[in-house]
Amino acid sequence: MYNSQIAEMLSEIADMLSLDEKDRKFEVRAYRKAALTISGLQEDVAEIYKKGGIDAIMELPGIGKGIAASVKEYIETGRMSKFDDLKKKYPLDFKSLTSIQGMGAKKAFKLYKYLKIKDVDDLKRAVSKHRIRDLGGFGEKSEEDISKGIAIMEASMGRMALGAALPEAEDIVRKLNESGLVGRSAIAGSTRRMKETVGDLDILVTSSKSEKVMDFISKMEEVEDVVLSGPTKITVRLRIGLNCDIRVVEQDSFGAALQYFTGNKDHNVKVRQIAIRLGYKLNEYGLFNKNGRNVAGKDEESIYKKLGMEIMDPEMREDRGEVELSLQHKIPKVVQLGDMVGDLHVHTNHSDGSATILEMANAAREIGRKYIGISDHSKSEYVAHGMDDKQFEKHLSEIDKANEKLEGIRLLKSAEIDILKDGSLDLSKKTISLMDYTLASIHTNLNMGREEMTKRVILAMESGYVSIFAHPTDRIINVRKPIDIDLDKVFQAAEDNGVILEIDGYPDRLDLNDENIMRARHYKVKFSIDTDSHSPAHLSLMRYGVSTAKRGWLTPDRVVNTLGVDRLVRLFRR
DNA sequence: GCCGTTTTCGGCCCGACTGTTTTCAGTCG
Repeated sequence: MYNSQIAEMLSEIADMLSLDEKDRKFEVRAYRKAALTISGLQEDVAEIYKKGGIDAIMELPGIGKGIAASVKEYIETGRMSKFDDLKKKYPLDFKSLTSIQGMGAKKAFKLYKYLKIKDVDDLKRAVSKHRIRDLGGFGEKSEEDISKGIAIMEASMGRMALGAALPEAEDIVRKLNESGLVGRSAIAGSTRRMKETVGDLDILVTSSKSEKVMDFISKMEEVEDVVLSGPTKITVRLRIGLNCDIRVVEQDSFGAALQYFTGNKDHNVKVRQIAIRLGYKLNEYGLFNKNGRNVAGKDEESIYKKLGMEIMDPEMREDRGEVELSLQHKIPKVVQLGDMVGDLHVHTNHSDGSATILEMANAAREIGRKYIGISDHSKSEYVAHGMDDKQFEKHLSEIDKANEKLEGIRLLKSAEIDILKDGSLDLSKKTISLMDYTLASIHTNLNMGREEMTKRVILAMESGYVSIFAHPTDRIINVRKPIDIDLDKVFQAAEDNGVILEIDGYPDRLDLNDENIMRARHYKVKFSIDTDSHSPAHLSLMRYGVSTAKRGWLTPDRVVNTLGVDRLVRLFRR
């Protein structure tokens, strides 16, 4: 995979160009945008080049003749002359130096020019010898900030899983609300877009007592340190290892601020360009006409409306074509949490869950589910107390008994069956035929080669005994990489064999993820959004799965567990 | 360097905060 290397080189070129005596800020911006495009690609850029040549590279947004030639050169020769030439003039490690909070290319270069600092190790030495404070433009505080920045960089684990970040953000918002100091409040940023990992938290509030709000925040127990604090904005370092930006805005600007700070950046740039074209100026305070009057700003909807656009859920604001569709009022009506009728992936204490069948059923009914599928593990999952055929028979009859006792919710009989190394299933066909449907998934031999793994899964799908392929890539966010598998072939096999693809909504998994859903959408396949619950509390994690589906633009007609139980069972029989 | 619903030339999103400065450059989102 060339993408990350090439993206890093392009962004270093941008850093180096920004040091030029001549003002080259637009060139710099072009390189940054190109770097972003490449790093965000799903497919290897070398693969794109192999298939479509340099023209295919130039098709990518923000990449034209010049940068495409550099990319081509790197793929073919392993060198990039533009990069090498600049590096001769600026032989320092911009990548690591600029990843220090508050350090950009210009400061890094100044440190190199006067103190010969080339990398983070040099910088550490200079800090400990207090050589930085005497440099023009720097001072004692700058030296301290750099020292702090290095410590934070070394401690930081990068982006945090949404499942850890969102509850923290909600906690902070709740405390702000309870403080009585704020009017409206909202989470913004990538957390609001429900991106699977977030780099920091963004929170917006309205208040007439902004100073008191800042004071309140700086004293919260979640806060480790105040990074910066002004009249309308405070950035704090949270104990959980994330930065959190909190902004105080006027009532009349709340919607504009929410739109602005929800992003993503590319989405915003496009929306603002539309505003300009229509003679407006859009910023975080409102939508302003030629006379400087704020014509929309109280809520997001009025801003999009004034721009002739249809509003879309925050999850869709990633500049993946939604801006263009929005102008045509053709935003797909994506699935909502309220559409979800049942949950088809639920464990009990018959394998590795913590609660009984009845406890899970009652908890599910309480949050409005009309049915859940009990899907405990098969025998190969020793550690998860998986059951063999005989144990399953007994287990299934207990589900029947539970059904008789229950009102207002129906239990479906299922299992999460291991797909074994050779593609066979971990339960007999006889046992499987006693169930309403099955989930099949991979839990062992994760390091198989791509071809073998693809074959393994397709073989299972072709058995005719798999209803749902569960957590298809088996990745765990920030812990385990996805298995190496040809998803296009798998999606095709799912279409051919009527296998449903799962969107496992458990926040550590989110699998399929948004991008893979986007890809799978183009096949004639259905999806199931599940929680993979192992305790009653997990049942409410459905929102993570639904938001992931929204990010993949999925409409409810593609999601089987938006159906009522009778129609669903009929679908499984087919 | 990229790009095209006024443009193949002339634009390119916009504002907050900080430290080190005497009015602003650098960084960030």
